[in-house]
Amino acid sequence: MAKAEKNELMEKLFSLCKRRGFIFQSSEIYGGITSCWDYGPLGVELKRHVKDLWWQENITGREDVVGMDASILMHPKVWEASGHVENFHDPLIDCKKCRARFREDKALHYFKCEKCDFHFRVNGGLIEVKDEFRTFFKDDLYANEPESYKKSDCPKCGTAGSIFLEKIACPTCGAAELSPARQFNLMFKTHFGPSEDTASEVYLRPETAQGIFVNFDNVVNTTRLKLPFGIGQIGKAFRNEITTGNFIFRSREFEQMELEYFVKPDESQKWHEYWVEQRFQWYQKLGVKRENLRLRAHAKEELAHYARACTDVEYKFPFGWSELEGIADRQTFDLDSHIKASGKKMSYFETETNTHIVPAVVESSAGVDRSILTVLSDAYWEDTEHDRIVLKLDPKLAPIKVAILPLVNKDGMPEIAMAIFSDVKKQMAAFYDQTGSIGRRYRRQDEAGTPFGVTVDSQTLEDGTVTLRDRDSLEQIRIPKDNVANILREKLHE
RNA sequence: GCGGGUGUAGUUCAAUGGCAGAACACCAGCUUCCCAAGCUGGUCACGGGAGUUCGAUUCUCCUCACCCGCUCCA
Repeated sequence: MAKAEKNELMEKLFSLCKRRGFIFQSSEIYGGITSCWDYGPLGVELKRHVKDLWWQENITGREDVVGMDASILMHPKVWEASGHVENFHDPLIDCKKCRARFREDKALHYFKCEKCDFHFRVNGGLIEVKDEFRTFFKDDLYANEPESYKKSDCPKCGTAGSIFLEKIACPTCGAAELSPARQFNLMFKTHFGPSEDTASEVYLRPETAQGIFVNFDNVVNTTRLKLPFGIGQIGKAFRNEITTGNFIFRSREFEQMELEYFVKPDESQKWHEYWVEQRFQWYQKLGVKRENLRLRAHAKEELAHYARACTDVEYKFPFGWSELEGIADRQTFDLDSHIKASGKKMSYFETETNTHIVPAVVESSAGVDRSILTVLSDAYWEDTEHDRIVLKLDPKLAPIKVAILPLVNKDGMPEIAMAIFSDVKKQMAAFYDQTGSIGRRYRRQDEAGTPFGVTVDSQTLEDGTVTLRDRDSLEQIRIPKDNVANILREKLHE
């Protein structure tokens, strides 16, 4: 697909979302605010269904997982222990020559020994040495940070602490004319209580996961869960991203669905594979087409230092393949950090061996808003044969399940349709519409993703049946008007 | 945050230094027996703020938002 077409599809989705009341820009009457979005009447229903399906699949539908709902504001020490205060920022550098902007550790770092002729370059974590020095670096071609080479011992002449950073240069144009690195902490700060001094600073959580880790002991002590077990949570998180965009794909306020699954440390790899598969299947249960989904395992140098493995679920968005969810084997890093920082035990007592162990954790971290964008993109269909736009949402996700329509506005049809509507709406989201021609009303519902239409016509007056229209196939069948709710309920559970 | 682009009705687009138009959508009525039909009537817009000017939607500046790229991630 050409780039212009991709952009066009995003624009069409954006327009449809606004036109039909799925998603609006936040604070629109004041000119809007960057990357904040409001879910309208149809959008909030869609979002609720996505979250409910996640909760059902991962919490209530399982014996080994419980849910919780932690507060957004937490003790500042949580974020010190988790590493977010120290690490959750991007030092960025601008190239004065070619105007490229990049992360400090992506710059070309030139190192040199101050005693001998040994020198090398670090390029994006990869050490590049001249052939004559190749022998001095054998298995160590990947490094964590260029910083780690400073003041290290020279591998050639052996002088202690003789390696120094000669210069850093732009990875794009190679020029060494760079601006100083600037720090951007990605956590939102606010003040706890009325006084705005430094002591009262707290953060809005940048992820929901920490609310689970700090409650590990509370949950273990109150639920009698046995390893392996999980704790899940859905909630808002906030990140002061440098760059936002692609509609609701990346915003500064967003909602996460996170599951922390605690396992015996030597079993984490097995459970990581298990959850990757589970989560990959889940998106397909939302009706997302298999060919638009893929898994991507992180390469070794991409991994955070504490993670043993991480696999992303990616979706083929109109703007390209992008991450929907990450499933990571975080080992015991999170619990260890909080045990160390808080001085509390937070272990699990294994009765078989009579020992306390700190479990490893496999984390599934999914974005609610990204899931919404995924199901909307995936469902968007221009039916050129019938000249209509259809959201082919899975009926489970559809904001409105059925539209109840009198074929024409006379002969008592509106009254019969209204009576059916009154009955059906007690059991599912239904919509009554008697305005305009029947075709126009069907098309309105097609754009809203409503899977079924029930129409009262003259035959209804004779034999008490109504037509049931299928959104995708346009097929119509006749069903008894007094049994509409039951038949629809069966169809929705198919 | 930096560079580029775009802002006119609910949507998609016109025009204009001097009363801002269309199509579709929406609302009311008529009509209509199955897929955006027709007729009549109606509601609704120059992103915001300064400046130039007798007069600015139009020109200038600032600002805000969206899109693309850098970057990052749920």
